[in-house]
Amino acid sequence: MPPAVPGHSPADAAVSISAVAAHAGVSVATVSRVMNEQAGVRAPTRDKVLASVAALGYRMNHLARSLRTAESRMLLTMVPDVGNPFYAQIVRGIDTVAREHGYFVLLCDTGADAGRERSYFDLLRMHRADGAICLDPDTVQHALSHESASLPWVACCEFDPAVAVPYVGIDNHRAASDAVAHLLSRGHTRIGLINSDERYLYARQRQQGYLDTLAAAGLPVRPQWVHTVQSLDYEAGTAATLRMMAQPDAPTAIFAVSDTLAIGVLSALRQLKKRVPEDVAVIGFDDIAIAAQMAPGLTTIAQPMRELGETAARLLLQRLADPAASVPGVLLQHRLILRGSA
Amino acid sequence: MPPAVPGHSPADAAVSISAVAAHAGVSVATVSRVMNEQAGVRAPTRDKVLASVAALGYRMNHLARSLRTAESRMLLTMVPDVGNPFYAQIVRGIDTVAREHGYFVLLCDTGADAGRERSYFDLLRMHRADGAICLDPDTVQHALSHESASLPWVACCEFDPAVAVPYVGIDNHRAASDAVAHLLSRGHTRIGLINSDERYLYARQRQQGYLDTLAAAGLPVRPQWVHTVQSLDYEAGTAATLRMMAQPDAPTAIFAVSDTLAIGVLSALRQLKKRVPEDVAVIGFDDIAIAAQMAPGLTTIAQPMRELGETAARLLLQRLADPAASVPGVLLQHRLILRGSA
DNA sequence: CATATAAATGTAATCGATTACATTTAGCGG
DNA sequence: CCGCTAAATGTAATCGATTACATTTATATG
Repeated sequence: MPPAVPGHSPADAAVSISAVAAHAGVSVATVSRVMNEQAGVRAPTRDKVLASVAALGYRMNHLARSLRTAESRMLLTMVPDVGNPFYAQIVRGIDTVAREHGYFVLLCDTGADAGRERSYFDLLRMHRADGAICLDPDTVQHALSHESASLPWVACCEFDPAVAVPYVGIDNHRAASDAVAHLLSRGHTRIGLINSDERYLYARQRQQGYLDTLAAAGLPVRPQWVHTVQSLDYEAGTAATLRMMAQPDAPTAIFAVSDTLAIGVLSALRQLKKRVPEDVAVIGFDDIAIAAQMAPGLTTIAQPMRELGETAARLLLQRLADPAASVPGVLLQHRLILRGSA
Repeated sequence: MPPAVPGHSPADAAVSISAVAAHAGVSVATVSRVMNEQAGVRAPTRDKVLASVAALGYRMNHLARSLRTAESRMLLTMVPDVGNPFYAQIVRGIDTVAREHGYFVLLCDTGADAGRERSYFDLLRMHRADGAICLDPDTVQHALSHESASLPWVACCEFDPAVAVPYVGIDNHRAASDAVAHLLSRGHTRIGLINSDERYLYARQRQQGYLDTLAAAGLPVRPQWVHTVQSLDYEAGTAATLRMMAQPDAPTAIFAVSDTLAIGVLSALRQLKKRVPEDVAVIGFDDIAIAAQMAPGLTTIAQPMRELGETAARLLLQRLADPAASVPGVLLQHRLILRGSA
């Protein structure tokens, strides 16, 4: 192992704007103007400054700038679980748009915990971020909405219509309805639902879609067909399925509100030696990349993940540009993806 | 949709330390002392200040503090791909330790691109982050090492031993060797390798482990058994397998350097109607959560992902606390996880 | 070439905190 | 109640940028 402790390179001696000004023989104002590409600096002067910047390896201290301009060029993104591929894709979308507009993304994993979320919201108040995108359960958002009403943030996927905040999401009720309708069209009449935590708006909306569609078809809903889990782990899906299938009058089709749960369902069914889709059909939600890799391929409702993130970022940027503008809510299209599992 | 544009709550009128001082009838210094919980403020004074803080809804502006103290309490984490569950777990580990020490994590997706990585390193120079953890290919690190030698950062998983930077990782050579040895012990003699991008240290080390172990067993290595892919997508694994199996003298076992690739391998084998592990055994690397959900379960080399992240964060914190301290390199243990695929 | 005018550059206040140092106040013994 | 020391509090410089306003310099015009 090389012991080397390299000598400090010139780059790290924090060079300030005044050092550059001195080196170039101009005032700090001129350097600032050059750095911000403002008009009104003669070419020779500009060149002198740029030469000094290069010579000294000057990097602007954004803290100082932010303090003065009161903007940090950071966008806070609060996610219940960074490990979930669904959120990861959305974050990608956010990141793309943010970078395009010269913003950095501060990604925070809240674990859907209101306390942590509150502490992150403080980043906004402290001007360490200019705006925020919140993907946490609408119930958590609601709890924080009073104290955060005037802060620049937008909701993504989850939103409380009662909170006047711009949002982007999908029509969960219809999406769930589409999923159930597909199962119905394949002749299933006993359809199970594996739903996540009811703190989530999507969970409630999808459940309603499921219920309404079944009712519209004149089909009864057995309470033992509806199982709620507390996490989106594969294991949670497996456990719920095992419980559901152990009961009499077990369903012949299962709709899971997340692909991760649906994958757990597949595992459980395999354990139970049930064939998919012959014995039990399975349909998931999200269309994360792994869904296509399962055997059989997972039939699912695709959400436009990247686009959800991109839209959220754009909404936020819009709001930052014009805080007084009206608050739009946008719903994106979902799509039923047919694969082998249903 | 309620039209409400809520009246600005008192909370958002940026209250400064001087406003608090005025309200409490003390000086800014005293307020600062109270905020920082320094000794030497009498209880009645402290209470007065705290009352004013509460009354005005004061939140410290960390930009100003950072400017003065030259620390931002942010840790930059650069990952080639946030969407990869392997990295997601590591990030979790980093986040845990960072939060424990009052730091926030600024997570950046570099796409393993040196240009982007450079622009993120600028965050360090601009004091927007106090330190960085880099998970990018060692080749990228190497390219940046000169200009960043004196910056406070540590390497995680990937590291260039020639760069004097603290690092944490595993013994990739031995891990690969263990994987191949296991295949050997099952009687396989024709073993394929699906390796990722050679920009990655782990790719080169695991390949060497593979080669050395085969050589030690006196087995020949056919070039057509070694395939390199440019991404860690499932699809990349599938494509490589299809190519590999189409050739004469196809392997009876495949070692993929990432679980995501291995899952792609499984898909390909299914397409080819090969049974796993009877016709072709498969072994992956990382032990991401989905590995256990496959059918058959994916045999793999487990990396202590959380621990890698936690260690990296601790190393960085250590370095920040004592910049002059020696630079340790730590290797964590891997583990062979036996499941159905091999 | 003088002068009006526009363009370039400089000066200094400012953002909101921290902190060295100065000053005031409290506590205590005599 | 005085004076001394120690503790509490205040004053003002500072971090590194931006920017309104002042000043200097260049260009154009008669």
